[in-house]
Order: sequence, then C-alpha cells, then structure tokens
Amino acid sequence: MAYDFRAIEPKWQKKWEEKGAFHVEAGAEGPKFYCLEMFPYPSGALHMGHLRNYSIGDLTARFLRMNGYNVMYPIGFDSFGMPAENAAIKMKTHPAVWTKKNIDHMIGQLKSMGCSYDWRRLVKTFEPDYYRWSQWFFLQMYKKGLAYRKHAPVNWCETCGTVLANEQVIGDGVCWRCETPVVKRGLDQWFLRITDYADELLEYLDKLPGWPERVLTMQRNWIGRSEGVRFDIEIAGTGLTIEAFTTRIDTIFGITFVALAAEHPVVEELASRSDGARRAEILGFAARMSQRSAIERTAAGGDKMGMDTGFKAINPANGELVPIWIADYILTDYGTGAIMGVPAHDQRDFDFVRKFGLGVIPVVRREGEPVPDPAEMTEAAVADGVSCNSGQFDGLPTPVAIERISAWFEEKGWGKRETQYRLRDWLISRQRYWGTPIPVVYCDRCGIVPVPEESLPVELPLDAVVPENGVNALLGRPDWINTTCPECGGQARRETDTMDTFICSSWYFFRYLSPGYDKAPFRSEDAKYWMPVDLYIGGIEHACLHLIYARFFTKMISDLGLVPPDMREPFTGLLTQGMVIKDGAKMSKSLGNVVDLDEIINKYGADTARLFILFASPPDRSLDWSDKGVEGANRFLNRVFRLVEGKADSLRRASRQHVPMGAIESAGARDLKRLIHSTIDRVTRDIRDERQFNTAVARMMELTNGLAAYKPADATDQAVFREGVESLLLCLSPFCPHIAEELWEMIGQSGTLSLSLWPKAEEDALDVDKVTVVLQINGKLREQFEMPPGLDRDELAKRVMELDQTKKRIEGKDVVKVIAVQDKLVNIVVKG
RNA sequence: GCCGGGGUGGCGGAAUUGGUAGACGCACGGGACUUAAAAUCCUGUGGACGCAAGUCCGUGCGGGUUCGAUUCCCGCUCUCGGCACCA
Repeated sequence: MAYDFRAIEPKWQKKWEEKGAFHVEAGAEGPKFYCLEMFPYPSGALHMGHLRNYSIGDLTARFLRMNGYNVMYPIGFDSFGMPAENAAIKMKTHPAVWTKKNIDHMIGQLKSMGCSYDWRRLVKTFEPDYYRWSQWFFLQMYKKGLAYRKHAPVNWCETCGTVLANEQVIGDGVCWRCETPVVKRGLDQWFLRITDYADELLEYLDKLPGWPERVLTMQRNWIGRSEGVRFDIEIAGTGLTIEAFTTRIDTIFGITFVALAAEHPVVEELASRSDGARRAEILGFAARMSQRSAIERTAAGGDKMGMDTGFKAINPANGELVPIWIADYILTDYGTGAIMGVPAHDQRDFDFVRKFGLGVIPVVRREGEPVPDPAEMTEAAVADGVSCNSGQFDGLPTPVAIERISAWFEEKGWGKRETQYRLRDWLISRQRYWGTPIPVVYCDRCGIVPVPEESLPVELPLDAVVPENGVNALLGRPDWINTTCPECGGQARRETDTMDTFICSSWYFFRYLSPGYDKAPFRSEDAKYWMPVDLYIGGIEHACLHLIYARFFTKMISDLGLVPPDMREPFTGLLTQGMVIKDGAKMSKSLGNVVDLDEIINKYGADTARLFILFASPPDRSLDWSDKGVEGANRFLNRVFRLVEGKADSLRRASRQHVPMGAIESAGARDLKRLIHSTIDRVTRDIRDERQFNTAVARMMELTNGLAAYKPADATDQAVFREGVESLLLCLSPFCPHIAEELWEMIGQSGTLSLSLWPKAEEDALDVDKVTVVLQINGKLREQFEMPPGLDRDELAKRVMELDQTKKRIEGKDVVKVIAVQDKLVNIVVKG
C-alpha cells in the first residue's frame, strides 16, 4: 500500500495555514534572510519551471527557518501584459477576468505544492494599490529628468502591436515574446535614463560575488563599455564638422577615409550642398540604406555597401584630406554615427577599402619588424605594437601612444576622452491597454503635464473592451482620454500608452515588505531591515532584462532616499535555475512534451514532485524530466513511510534521552550513529554551502537504507534508531514537508516539524574508528587494508610495509620511494 | 570573431586541498514471495580477457608537471548560451 498523500498533504497545508506558521515580521528573533523567487505571470497554470523554481525556494526558506533565521518568503503575480489581452480576444472576456481566474487557480497550485509563503504579503501588479506606486516612481523620475519623452527610431513588433525596449529584442532581431522580426519606426516615446547608471551598473557587478559568472558576463556584454576619444573632423570648405569616436586614437595617422551612417544628419547637409544629380544620388543611397532592417544588414554577410559623397575631411592630426563616404556598416545609434576609417588596423575598414579601392596606411608595426607593405596586407593588423608613420609618436608602444595622443588631442582642444556604452535608455511606452497607465496628460497650452501625485492612481478603466484587431483598448475610450489639464484646467488628453510590464517587476520585492502601505511604495524601515534580497531564484533568461532593470530601479530608489544611500544592489545572491527538458527539448505545447503539474501532484503527491525535481539535477543545470525518475522518488518516499509506520509503536516507546556516542556499546548502533551524524553533516553542508540539493537527497537515501537494514537489540539500540528516524525526518522536511510532518506526528512528536530546529551533527559521532587504506604500486591501486585512523605517515608506511600482501607485491624489486597519505594510502615506487 | 558554461557508464548524475573514478537514483540481468501479475525484498551491473584469483583499458582529444591528474599547466576539439559591422 502506498502512503496516502492525498489525505496527508491537504491536512498539513491546512494546519500550517490555520497556525499562520509562516507569517513573518521585521525585527523578529534571528538574523534576517530574504528568499525571493521570480514571481510568476498568471498564464493559467504553473509549469515545471515553476515547480523547480519554487521547490528550490521553499527548500531554502524552510531550511533557513529551521536554522533560526527570520525568513522573508513572499509570492505575488506579475499580472499585466500581452497574453491577457490575447486571451481576452480569443475567449471574448476581459483581461482582468482572465487574469484573476488564473491567479486563483495558481494560488491553489502553489498551496498544493506546500510552499511556505507568508500569504498576507501577496502582491498583484494589476491592482491599483500596486500600480499607483509604479506611477509614483515614474513621476519621481520625471522630476529628476530620468524619465523623458523623445522622438526616436524604435523597435516595433507587428504581432504585439507595440514598441519594445532593446533588451526585449533578442536573437537576430526578434521580439522576446513572440519571435516576430522587429522593425524600426520613428515615434515619440517615453524613455528612462538607465544609461545614467551604466557605469555603476557595470562597476557593481564586481561587488556581486553571490552571482553566477555567466550572468555577470552577460550583463557586462550587454552594458558594453569602451573607452576612447571623441573628436571633431572638419569638412573641407564647408565650415561643417563631424564628430567621431574611436578607441584607437593611436591609429589617427592611418585614416584614409571618413564614413557616415546613412541616417547621420550631416548627410542631408552635404546633399543640399551638392549639385542636382549628385544630391539625388546621395539622398537615394541614404534612404535605401536606412530602410534596411537589422536582419537584412547582418544577413549581407559582411559585404559592405558605400558611396563617396565627393566631400573631403581634414585629419586633425596631420591636416591630410581624405574622402567622406556613406557606409552601411556604420551604426547610427552607437558612438557618433561617424567613424574615422583606418583600414590598416580595423578589419571592417579594411574590407571596405578593398572593395572600393581606397588607400591603406599602416601606422602600427610589430616590435622589431619593419613597417608592412600595404599592398601585401591580407587583413587588418588589429594587435598592439609600436607606432610608425605617426610623426612625433613613432616608436611608442600602443598603450603609451593611446595615452599620449589622447592627451595631445585634449591639449589642442580637438577632442575629449570619453566612455561609450552599448546600453541604451529604456524605452517604456507600450501601445497596449493591459498595463500601468503612464501618469501624464498632454495639454495644448502647457504641453506635457505630469499628473499630480495626489491624483494617483491614474486608474485603468476596467470596462474597456479589447478590440478584435488588438489595438490599445484605451483608444476607444475618449471619455477616459479627454480630461482637464492639472495646470491650466483647460482641455487635455491622457497618455494612452501604458508602461512596459518590466517596470512592475522592477520593484515588487520592495512591496512585499510593506503590504497594503498607502503612504509610499513601502516603508523605509521595512526595506532597511529586509533588503537586500539574500537569495533570488529564477531563470537565466532574465539576465539582461529584469535583472538589469531591477538593479537600475534599486539604485534610483536609493537616490530618492527611500533606502539607505549604500543600499545600491537589490540581490546579493542569485541562483539561476536550469531549464526543465523533456526528450531533449524544452517543454512546450507545440512539441507536445509538456508534463502537467496537477497531474503529477494528483498521481504522486507534491512531496514526490518536489523530491524528484530537487534530486534529478543540481539546480543550475538543465534537468531532464523522467517519468521513471518520478516513480523512483515516489518509491523512496513510500519506503520511508513504510519504515516509520512499520516501527511506529516501538519508535513511540523508545527512549528520547539523548544517547552520546560514548554510551553506545553495540557495533551496529555505533555504525548507525555515525551514519546519522555524517548524514546530518553532509546534508547541512550540501544545502547551506554548496546548494547541491541532489547530493543532499542521496545522503538521505543512504541513511534510509541504513535504517532499513538496522536490527536494534536493546533499549539503547532503539533509542539510536529513534534518533536516526527523527534526524531523517528533520532533514527531509524542507524537501518533502508533508510526509515529514505526518511521520513526525506518527512517532509521537508534538509541535510542528516545520518550525523545529535543524539537527546538529555531533563531532564525536563523525569520528571513525577505522579507515580503508589503499596500497598503490607506482601509483596503481593494488590492495586495500583496514587501519586505525590518525596514524602518522611514517607509522602508516611502516605498518603497510610489514604486511604480507605488501611484501609479496614488492618481492625482488627495488623500492625507490614510499609515499604515505594519512588515513588514505601508501604508494610504493619500485624499479625492476 | 569576442566572452562565458559544459564534455565522466545504457541514462540523470557523484567524487574535501591532486590521493580507492562512477556515491545516490533510473534502466537492465538473476533470485525470493505469489497460482500469476503488480508491489516489495535480496543480489549483480564501466569495458575487455579470464572458471577464478586477477590483469589491462577507461573521465572529449594530444602533450606536460607529479610517486599519483576527472582535478593543475599548455595546445586542440565538440557542444550549449550570450554578444556581435559597437568604431
């Protein structure tokens, strides 16, 4: 008979809830620990990624709680966004109705998993009580100039009918959500000045030792800092100048052309100063180039397009005249949209001149080698070397040349040292209904007017109907759009764009700390106590999305003075869980390899589901779903259940007096006692230090095997057995809390296991009374012996050398050397 | 191209500071119980040769350091992920 998880699991869930067992308050006893999971989007039902995420989180929260920590462990729903609108159209309902229904269902699922959240802190981002404060943050940023509106070429997703932030364009230029190729559109949009924090966002990555290297690298790449010189280039005979940026100012004497992006404003200027035919040619070329999408540009495979404008630029370093070209490989939104072309030392410039027959001037040579012949060069010489053809800078090693020439440019007033970032400001406008309204109105007289703080929230009308064609439902609500200007009282229109939902998720972890608070987004003293998050668990797909935005928000919040000035980072520990895979692919409806969580819980119980997912793989690696593996986990729990249930009577009767190692006579009981405490020791270290939950489970299985094979003879033996069962249940409880509670009760314990203290390994029970020592001959394993532990190396070597087996092994051979390792091995090096 | 992770049995995965490679589980083989099956229990299981004792091979590939290397060093290779005409 399998154990009855269907009765046990709800029973304990109810008891925990009735007791408020997991309610938590700031300032309670013990060191604080904030354990946070990436809150789910209410898509309908939890999937296996959620099971994994929340099994890891709940395990951590429960483990630390048992270890005396005051653990903040909350949950919520990231409940604005596209899918709700799509569902509303498809099912002819309202996004709010669909979202609420899904949240209710998913709350039920989270409870059936046995997660130990403090449910009083539940946060739902679509509630006015929450998004009011997102709007408030927007206003604060507007005041500080961190939120601004500008006309810009932006990423547009046709399927989603909205613009996207750079971070939300993934792979080779597709929408992160629906994978539609993104196109550029010129629109007036709201941006957040995240680039103001680029430097700090980058620098502080070095102060996050609790983050995986992968994520740090991804963010470093994304922010993409480079140091160089920004300088002016004069266009001969026009009085115009072009700004350029370079990281290799040391190659300034090697310029053979200047190239402009097609969208560069000076292009039009040059066209207007050209004669008719020429003008049309330039404008036509520029228009053709700028119309091409990012995908088309890169798909060209590096084959560069360009056109000579006929104008000449003056190299500031030496006064030389070089042609000015328009080139498709110059990006309009990086640097200045114009470059100095140095084909000898930049591969792209090299490719360009080889195609269009422009010159090459080497200005860096390898140390000890002559200046290369440009005609013989087959590729650009990108590596550092020694300057040449560079006037007074000849002979300087590259880093020195960069330093000297930069200083020279600054001295002459030709340019300035500057740092460039790849990171762009965060475009937060969305042409969508189901989101947080941007609290701004447009007045014909006053222009852009922020909604006053005391008028917040700007509520999203819930009686809007999402139209079939999917456009923003707010556009069909003139009654909502038309309003009065807060400044002049005249007619004004509300902003109909809503905020990127990533705004909602950029600060929710602060809101958990002060649920329902209505004076501010959160109480500063709550944040001061609980923040930063000690462990944040979620998928790696947010490495350059949510995890950058939340860092930015935290810095902004700190600058607003809501948290102490030194609280600059939201998450000190980060655990990026791997994907859940089935049959070699990520679970997805289209592949038909989805395993339903409810079905698994119904068939095997939550404890089994949790145990399997924690056991099958270390948390940061991808995990192969295996139906057989689930059965294995279930088999183990049944085994534990039978073991305890079968001996329940004698366990209840057994002495609860602590039996120290020294008081145990029988060898069997001594061995079990050692097994118990080495298990406690290993499980504790695996969870706390290594986060290797899979090996922790393996240890518990070993202890179970040991307990099952154990034959207690007397009362002391029985007491040790009871100690073993208690220890097993304590260790098991963060993994499989329901069955552990049930068996805890069954052996006659009163009180809630989940609130009990974690067991402590007894030092003297970790000592062994014999060790296995191996004999190696020339490094190869030959024999094994039992030896008393702690023998010093000489003694160990001596004893092993005296053994018959050893003598036989080395008979007739010259012993060159004997190496002994305490408690481990003796290696005899022989000749002949 | 640059950056980062990874490569261990049939599979998921273990291996303190270099010190018994393959813990634990899955799958599979043999056995017990059963009329039978399921469940459960016992047992075997990296490969090759061997009746056996045992010997040899074995942690992506090739070198090196060392008494001894999955672990350290050098050079490759494959794979996953990120970035990428970023000046």
